[in-house]
This record gives sequence, structure tokens and C-alpha cells, in this order.
Amino acid sequence: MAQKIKLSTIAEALGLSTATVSLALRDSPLVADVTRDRIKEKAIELGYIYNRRAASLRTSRSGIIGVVVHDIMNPFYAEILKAIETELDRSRQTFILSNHYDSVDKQRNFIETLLQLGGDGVIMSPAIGTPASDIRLAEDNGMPAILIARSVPEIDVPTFRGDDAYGTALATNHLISLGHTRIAMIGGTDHTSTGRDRYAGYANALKKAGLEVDPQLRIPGPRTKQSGFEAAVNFLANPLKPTAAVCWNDLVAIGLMNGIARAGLVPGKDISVTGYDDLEEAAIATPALTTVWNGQSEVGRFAARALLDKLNGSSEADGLHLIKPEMRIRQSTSPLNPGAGR
Amino acid sequence: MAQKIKLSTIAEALGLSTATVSLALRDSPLVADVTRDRIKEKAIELGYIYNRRAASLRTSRSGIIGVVVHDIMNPFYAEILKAIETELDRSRQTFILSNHYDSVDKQRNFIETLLQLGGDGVIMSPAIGTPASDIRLAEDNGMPAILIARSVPEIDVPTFRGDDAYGTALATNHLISLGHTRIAMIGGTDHTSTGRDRYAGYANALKKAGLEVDPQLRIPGPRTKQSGFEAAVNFLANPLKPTAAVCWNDLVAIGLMNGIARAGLVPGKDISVTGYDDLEEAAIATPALTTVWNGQSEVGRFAARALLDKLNGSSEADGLHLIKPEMRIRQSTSPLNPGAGR
DNA sequence: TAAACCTTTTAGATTTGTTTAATTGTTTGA
DNA sequence: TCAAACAATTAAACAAATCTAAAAGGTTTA
Repeated sequence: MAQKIKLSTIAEALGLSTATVSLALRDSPLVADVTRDRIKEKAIELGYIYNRRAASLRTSRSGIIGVVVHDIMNPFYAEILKAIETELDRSRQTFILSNHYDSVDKQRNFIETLLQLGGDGVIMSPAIGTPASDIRLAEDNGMPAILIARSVPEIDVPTFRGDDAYGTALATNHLISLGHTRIAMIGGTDHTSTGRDRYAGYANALKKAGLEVDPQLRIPGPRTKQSGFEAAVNFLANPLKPTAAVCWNDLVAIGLMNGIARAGLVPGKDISVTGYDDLEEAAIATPALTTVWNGQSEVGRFAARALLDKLNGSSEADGLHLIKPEMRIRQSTSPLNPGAGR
Repeated sequence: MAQKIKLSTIAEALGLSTATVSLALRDSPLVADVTRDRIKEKAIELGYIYNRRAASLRTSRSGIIGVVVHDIMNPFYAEILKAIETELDRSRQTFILSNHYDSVDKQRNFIETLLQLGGDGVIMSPAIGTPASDIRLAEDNGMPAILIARSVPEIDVPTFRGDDAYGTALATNHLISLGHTRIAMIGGTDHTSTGRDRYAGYANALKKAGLEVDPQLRIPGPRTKQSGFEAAVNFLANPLKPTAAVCWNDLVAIGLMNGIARAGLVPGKDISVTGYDDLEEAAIATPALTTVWNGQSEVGRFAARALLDKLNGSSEADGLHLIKPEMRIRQSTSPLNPGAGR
């Protein structure tokens, strides 16, 4: 590399001061039009690269926004991220992405790094067990936080997620209306608000329909295809012989369907399966997956907007904002056929 | 936020100079042990946050590494990213991630942003049509670049990718050895080195086996499940009645198998299908997908190491490094059954 | 006792861009 | 005609750290 080109390089080349050059490049009305044009031309000619670190030292706006989620590989988060990216691209913010894999330490580490870099704000899907203090760490140091997908107790920052209890109730009612009575729930845990809400929605729907809620019908576990695939064995061996499954998400559902198919049964006919999220691939799975749309794109878009609003000092959107899920009925669910049991 | 805590805040509180505090926090041997301990204690007590922008202004190392790929949602890249992340986590680098969706403009934009932030280096899977000048922009401004998955003409920076010609030849030979003679190739384009290499590997394997290479057996297209799913229609309607398909990657293969199943045929029996990449889900697809392992984790790990080496001024690894793919045989391919045609 | 020699600490320059108050020259209004 | 207003530019302070050369303080040696 030849020589670092900086403001003063341009200033010297034109016989001006760095102040003028700085103002000109930022289109300040204080600089005469002719001068500004000369400066911009020279900047391009010399291949000038704006030094954001130096600038942000003075302005205390870095143009960096952090985003942490459990796992960006998970298509659920990927869809949210895409929405955030689309929204943020319009403002001139760069965004830094990280996984926390539900490690509170890794998450705090990210928050600290972001603070060191002077991050303007952070959007996070908090790791299981996130203490309120970690969110306050960000907020207290002037870096506003927005939560997505999960809440944190005692924390009242803007939070966007789907209405989970309502969503699983939708799925459960759909299966009940098809005549199913022994309905299992596959995947998820009780350690998150989401987990408790989804189970509550499922259990309440059963109760309202006068059906028994049997804890044996619950198979908790990770939220991956692999886990759904492995759950198939337990599911099929269950003494209560369930005929339908409400799955934690589409990944678990697709895994479960693969496992059912591997065992020689036909998912969607012998066993009805519902997913959750309505990922792109739900529609092209075999059979096409009946699922609950969870508003990922809305969550991402609203979260990004709420943050940008906060940075611009305008409106506040503190507290919880629930997005109403919607049912997407496809071929993985069908009426209970009393004869075709197993 | 109360009051920004900086080095001088700590220095004043202890009656020391900022120089001493700075040295102490970085564990310099120049500072007495007692002093260092007092300083570190005070720093924690006051909730001091290290300001990397100020520091990097002086040191010209920001601790930021950029990574741009086509699409982080794509599991192929996701696996590479995971390997990069694992490797980079050990050194204290933060990494900034971006998609370019094969837009050269978006990619250049990212490079420029990274330069503004003082990025230490960049790992990229270059967008289709990336001009050499964009790589040089980074290199000329002191930001070393590493290429993964694809090469850029005229550019000799360290480049890591699978040996694509060899890989598709493996898959094609596997199908030939099962007795297939009408083998289609699904997905991909001619606009990338990867595309040309994969087609060459497939075509050469056919030629060596004395089989004809019929351009009608090639169905190019995007590299997604959706695209594979849609290609099934064309594939099944092909007048040459192919009995097997070499797919661009696992996503296309799984999509194609879904499409075949939807049409009432049995993938893996009626039609043999091979994937490429050996993603996690290849093993749990139905039927389990025969595929070519493409060394994503190696690519990611090597790329990250090469960059860290370059930053530490040690060894150079310029030029192309090919990783040898390996065959993973599962249930989606089977011997040609002359009777069971369609 | 002074010189030499450590060890520890610090003053002050430096990094690059932003911002404010001041400067210089020009125009306008009374 | 002259003070006031205005436009364009700039000097200098500033942001928060790092770095270098030198000072300060203490101990050992001659």
C-alpha cells in the first residue's frame, strides 16, 4: 500500500484546511459549491477512504448495530435476519452478527465487544437464562437493546415475538377438528418463556376440547431436524399410540416425518404432523407441511424499525409486542382414520 | 448512562497517569504488580469499557475481520462459517458477516465499509463477476483478502475450495458403476469457475466411460431446494428418459427427490440421485442421500488460519488450495433396474 | 559519596476526523 | 458612507487511547 490518504492529504493537495475538506465531504452547506466539487473530485482521484473510527471518536455514533441470535444457521432466525438486513440497509448501518448457542457467557462477550466497538444498538434473541443485568449493561452504556423471539424477566425494552400460546392452540385445534384425540407434542423445553407458552397453548386447547393432557405425550428435545428424526422412534413406541403430533417447529416436524417414513409409515396419512414457523421449505417438504406462520419477517422488520426509531430519538415502543400467528394447512395432516391405526 | 468512564477516570481516581493505566490493563511488564492489581480492580469497580476505536486509531489494528458469502442462510456456507467462527474465536477477532447475493455492488459496498472500519482482513466467497480491482481495493489498502469456494481471474491471494471436477467425476462414476447410462446434471451455471469445473468433471467421466454427453441432459438453475423441486417436472418429462441425476448440491438433490416423490415415483429406486456437499441433513433425508463431501469445514478452517497467519506476518499461502472431495454412499442411489423403467 | 544502574512512572506527542469560535472579505440596508 | 449582516474558510480544541523518550525514585557499586 502506497501511503495512507487522509483528510490532510486532500487538504494539502488543494491548499485548503482539513476542516473545509471534512465539511465538504459531508455535504455541509457551509462550503461553497465549487470548493465542494473540487474536494470530492480530488478525494476520488486519490482513492480516499473515510476513517470511521476516527470520526466516531468525536461523534460517538459508529454506524454499527449488533445482532445476536441462537444460531444464524437456523432458518427461523435466518428469515428474521433477512428482514432486519433489508430494513437496516436503508439507513447506513453496518451490522455485526453473532451466534450465542444459548451460552450466556458467549452472549455477554458479544455485548462487551459491541460496547468496545461503540455499537449504536443491539437486537438480540436472548440466550436461555439471560440475566436482566446483561441487558442493562448495554442500556446503561448508552446502547439501546431490542429483544426478539424471547422475553427476559424484569426487562421492559421493546420486545417482538409471535403469540406462542395462541399459535400452538391453533395447531392443536386443527388436529382436534380432524378427529384426533391422542396428540403428542414434540421438541422444545420449559426453560424459555416461548417453551412454556407453546406448551400452555397446546394443553389448554386439549382441555377446552375435554381431552386429557397426558405428560407422557410430551417428548421434549432440541429444535433441530436431527432431533425430530430421532424422536420418531420414541413417538412410534409410545404406549398411548398417538395419531398426531404438534411439533415445536418445522425443522422438528420435517425430521419427525423423515423418521416416520423411515419406519415404513406414511406421514400425513398414518400420522398427522404440524410444524411451526412456516419456513420456505415447509411448502416443498413431502408431504407439504401443515404449519403455523409465526411472522418472522414482521418480527425482524419491527425490531429493526424500533431500534432505528430509538436511535433517532423519536417514538418509543417499550414492552411486549405480540404478532398473531396464522394457520397454513397443507398435506401433512388428515382426518383420523379409525381403521388405519397401527 | 451516568458518565463515560475512560482511562483518565481511572487514572485520576488512583492518582496515576493514563499511560500507566493503559499499560497496566494490557499486562505490560513495565508496570509493578501491585499497581496493576489496583488498576484492574478499580477498572472493574467503575465499570470501565475499553474503547477499541480510540485504541485502533493509534495501533491500526481493529480486531475486525469481515466475511462475505453469497447467502449465510445456505447451509453450505453456514457450515463454512461455523468453521471460521470456531477458528477465529480463539484469537480475539470480531467478525462481521454479510451476504452479497451475487451482487458485485453489494459486495464492493461491504469491502468499502470494512475498510472504513479499519478491518484487519476479509474472507470472501466472491460474487459472480467480481472484478480483480475489487480484491485489489482491499489488498492495496492494507486489508488482506482470502478467497473461498470460488476463484477470481488474475487474483493470486490464498484461495481454498473443493476440487469440483474431481468431485462430480466421483458422483458420475458411482452412477455409471451402478449401470446407469442416461445421467442428467441438475442445477448450477456456467458463470462461475465452480460451475464450469463441476460440469467438466461430469462430462469427462461420461466420456471416459464411453458414454455420450448430451446437452439436453443438463438442466441448469439456481442452487436451492425450490429449484430442484421445480426441476423434477422437466427431468421426468425429458425425452431421453434419464434414470439418474447428478445434482449441483444437496439442496437441489433433496428438492428433486421431493419433486420425484410428489410425482408418485420412488427416489433412490426408480431414479438414482446424488447430491454434493454432504450437509447435515443429507443423512436424514428420505431416502438418505448419496452425496459428495466437499470439505466445508476444512475450507473454513484453512481460510481462517491463512488469514490469521497473514496478519501475524508469518507464512504465506498464496494461490489455489484444492480440498479433495470424498464419496458418501447412502440410499438415494441403486443399481439400474432395466425392468422398472417408467 | 557520587556514579551507575535498575525499575517504575509520566509528560507530551500522535492517530484522524469533527466542531466551534474566530477571521477575512463582501454585500446590504439605513 | 458606515455599521451590520453574511458567506466562506480556518485555527485550534477535542475525542480516547498508545507510544516514546525522559524523568523520578530507589538500590547497588566503585
